[in-house]
Amino acid sequence: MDELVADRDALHLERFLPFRLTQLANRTSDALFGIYSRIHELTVTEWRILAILGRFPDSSARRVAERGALDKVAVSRAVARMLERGILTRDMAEDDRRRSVLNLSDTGWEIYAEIAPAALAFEAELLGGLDPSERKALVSIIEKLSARLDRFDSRRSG
Amino acid sequence: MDELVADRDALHLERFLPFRLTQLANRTSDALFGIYSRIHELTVTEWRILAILGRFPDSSARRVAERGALDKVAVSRAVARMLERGILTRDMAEDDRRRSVLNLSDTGWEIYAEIAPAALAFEAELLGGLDPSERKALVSIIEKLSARLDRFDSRRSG
DNA sequence: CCATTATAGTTACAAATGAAACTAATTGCG
DNA sequence: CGCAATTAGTTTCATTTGTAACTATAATGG
Repeated sequence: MDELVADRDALHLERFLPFRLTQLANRTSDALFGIYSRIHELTVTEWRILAILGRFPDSSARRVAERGALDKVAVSRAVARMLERGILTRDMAEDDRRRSVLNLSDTGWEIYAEIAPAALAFEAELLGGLDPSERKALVSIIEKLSARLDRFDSRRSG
Repeated sequence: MDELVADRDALHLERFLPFRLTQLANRTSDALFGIYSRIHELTVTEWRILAILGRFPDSSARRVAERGALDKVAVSRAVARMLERGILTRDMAEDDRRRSVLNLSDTGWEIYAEIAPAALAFEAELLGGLDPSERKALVSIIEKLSARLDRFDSRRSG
């Protein structure tokens, strides 16, 4: 072992929360990506768009971007690919002809029907190692950390 | 509100653990990045290399990549930039002339001395919203989820 | 030993990404 | 109304990133 000190206050990347969170999130995303990319060749952005439109039909691209924490350019490009592949349909809103009205096509719904349960099963499997109190704690902790980040961000910008 | 159902078993991206983890990790990373990029113009990769070499001097590029969960190409490129900027020094190992021996230069140590405490302060601030039992739970939960992912990965590849 | 194979790190090329400029439609206000 | 400012979405171009090929050195084993 070439670890030099056991000082709890030193910067130890392995134990450093931002690093651990990034690692955990990346590994989780990769595992999930393995599930939905294998069969249907979706990117992460495409998967999110699918998930959002499965739950919120008639969303505009902007709304999809907001809900999926996606960049509008990324959404634009992914939507274009998905339209080509026949996964989505697009109309323009009657009351505002700039705004798109996106929906899953029949093919899109088929893919959704296959992938959504697989994604939920993966989540359940991941959570399978936690007991109910830990699951509650996890959600609560995530929310508290997010709230801290809200404060942090608004201090920076406001 | 255009949420259609309140069905707990439906795929709801906002509540879906992989999505939440990614969001939390991204926001945390961005906030941290704001701290160390503002003054010293470091990328995420460069910051990790700095942190690793601050704790483990004389590491090879390979070792840095392993410890930082970084791609070896990314490390190669970041090290090149950091050498140019005079943040790092590089020697070749006596016993294996392929292997590099990386260290922080005096300038590198100065940057480290400034950034490491700021990073730890940020972590402390983030954790400031959690009580001690929640902090313990968080670490424990992260480790349990990681262990689940180990199982998942080995099932896929093995 | 010599020939194969493996490892450390770099380079080259293609694909993905991001920022800014752009088009088209809508809103707000004098 | 009519003109500036805003918004939705797309496109362009430069940068970043990822994969694969490459160079140089070291380890293996016949």
